[in-house]
Amino acid sequence: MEPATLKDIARELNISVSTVSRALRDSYEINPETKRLVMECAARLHYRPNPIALSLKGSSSKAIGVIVPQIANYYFSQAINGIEEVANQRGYDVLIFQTHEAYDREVANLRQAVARRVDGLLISLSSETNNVSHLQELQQQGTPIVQFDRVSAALDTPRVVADNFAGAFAATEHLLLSGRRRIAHLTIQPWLSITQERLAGYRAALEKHGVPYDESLVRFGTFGPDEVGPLVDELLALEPRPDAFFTASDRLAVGCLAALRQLRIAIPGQVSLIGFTNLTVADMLAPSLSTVEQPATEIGRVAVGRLLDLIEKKHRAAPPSTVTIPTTLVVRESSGGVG
Amino acid sequence: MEPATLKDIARELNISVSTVSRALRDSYEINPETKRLVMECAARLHYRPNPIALSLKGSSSKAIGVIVPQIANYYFSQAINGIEEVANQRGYDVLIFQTHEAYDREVANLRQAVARRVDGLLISLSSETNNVSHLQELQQQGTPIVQFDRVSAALDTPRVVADNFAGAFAATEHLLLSGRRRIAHLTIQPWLSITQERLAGYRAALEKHGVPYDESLVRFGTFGPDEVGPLVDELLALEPRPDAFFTASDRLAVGCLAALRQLRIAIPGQVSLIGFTNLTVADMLAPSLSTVEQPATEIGRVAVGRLLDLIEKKHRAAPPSTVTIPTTLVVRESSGGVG
DNA sequence: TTGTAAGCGTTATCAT
DNA sequence: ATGATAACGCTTACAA
Repeated sequence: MEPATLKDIARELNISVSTVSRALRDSYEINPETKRLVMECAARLHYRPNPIALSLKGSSSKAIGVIVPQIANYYFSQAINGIEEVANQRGYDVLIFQTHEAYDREVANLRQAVARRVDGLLISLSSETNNVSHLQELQQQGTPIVQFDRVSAALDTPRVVADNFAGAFAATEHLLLSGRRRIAHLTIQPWLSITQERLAGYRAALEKHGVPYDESLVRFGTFGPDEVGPLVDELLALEPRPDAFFTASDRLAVGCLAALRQLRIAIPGQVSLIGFTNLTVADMLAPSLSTVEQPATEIGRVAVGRLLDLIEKKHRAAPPSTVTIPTTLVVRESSGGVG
Repeated sequence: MEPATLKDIARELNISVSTVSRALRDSYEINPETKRLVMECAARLHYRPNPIALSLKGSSSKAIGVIVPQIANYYFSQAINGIEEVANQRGYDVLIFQTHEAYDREVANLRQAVARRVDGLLISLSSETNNVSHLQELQQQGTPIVQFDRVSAALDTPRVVADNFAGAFAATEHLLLSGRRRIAHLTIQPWLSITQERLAGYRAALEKHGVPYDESLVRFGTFGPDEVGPLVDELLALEPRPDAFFTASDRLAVGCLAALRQLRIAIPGQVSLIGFTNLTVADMLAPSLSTVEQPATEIGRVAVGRLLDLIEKKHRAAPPSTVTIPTTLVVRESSGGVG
């Protein structure tokens, strides 16, 4: 049951390959009867155009590339889930590449994607990337690109991101409204777009409520599993001591919660904790952790939708715009236990 | 910076394309000087063979297909991580497909993979799949296949799996040795290989310690987020009541833990809990959850290694064998808190 | 309305 | 030792 080719159909019907080819797409200037015959035969033989031949020919590969820092990460695996769903629905295959947060791998991945003749590229930048010339070059060659999550202003493409500002604002304001005043913010690399937006939301909420910004409460970094504990200890040693933590990732939330547990500090009795985390993760940590839920799957769906529109030239004139997907603040304080 | 082709090199050096082609692979019967020139030029132009042309030609696509039930799942995303790592290292690209646990999608994914002319296939069966004729057919066409995690005995391929029996045995024995006697086992679909192996390990441990097998303590199913709670309640209503839970997945462990928390049942004070879970997940749930850690990344690495060996005919004569990767029992009872 | 032929990048088979 | 040519499956001028 080898896949049937145009040639097979042609042989079967005693007509030429090109006639078959045209019968399958053009409709004008081809005998309706021939067309019917071809269609019928194609169906009977389960004909599917060979995407590889198509790619070689140069028209379209019906494949898109997706470059993410890590697959084994709730956020990205959910995003890929959304991407895959929509892409397959629209007849595209998905090639996935991981940068492992390394610029060199990002460049190598890009080469792979180009070699595979992807019709378009979806990318969330590695944390090491501060130069996007490799992407600009690809773009100038005419490959549509859409950025999501970790985006660069230096690269002029559509962007699909979570509403990090609003999410951080809501989280911070919630903490302020429940009486917290010393809100520590544990976050990731300061040059990332998402970091900056979250920090801005945090500061805006503080400002609105007349609480001065204290930079000693804000810590940036790539913290390993064993580094969060000491960091939390350090922050708790400050005078006056923080009465809440607002963390920027799953890992930071988990580390922070573990450290607080170890110190037997009750949440939310003595200290509050809100993280930018996935709801699944938050569920696991419930009831101690409130969360700013990031709609990763939806971001994936929207991003790939825009990319495919671009590929199919549906919005040729539309300028690169940024789509912001709302985040949701999910508050859980059902228990006073340490968790 | 369009990718250079053989033709570009040929033009540059004023020689024929076929000479260039041979210079790049054969070594015999070609002028060393020409060869040097070609090599040098290829390097200078950053020549990379076009995998698409290669695929069309029919030799090899340098791509493998990976079919898994879900990407957004700690276990599979880790496995993919390992797969990607090794595959890329050995010069292969990875095409990922999700079945969403549906047989029809599995068949469709297979077609996609075939259309893309993958050199080989790595698959973890969907829970709906009980007929593997689609895979047998592909295999008979000469495509190497390796199964991992959820495998079928009806499909004669190498298999790479976690040592589910030993893991379940160790977990159950640990519970028995700490005095538990009524160990409930919450698990997934009964026809899956992994389910059966775990159940066998559970039963073997009971038998070794002279505890009769009570089938009312074992529950199979695809439990939704809201179904685990009632199930735990139901089990706890049994007489005599279970004094431990042994669960077969992340989700079951989380659901079970949540239910126990809600009932304010201390772990491990009154009830013990061990799950077949990912260590990352277990960390989040610490200190309440002990875990049988599944080496997902390693399984991925080993599985893809075997597949690539098969593709590259390294072990043509070696019979399809099953590789079992050890699991690790990680016991955590650091606290008596409900968690 | 349909057929012929070239071309996408590569390799294998024949020449030379 | 090297070059021309066909072939992989498909599209698309260009002929007929």
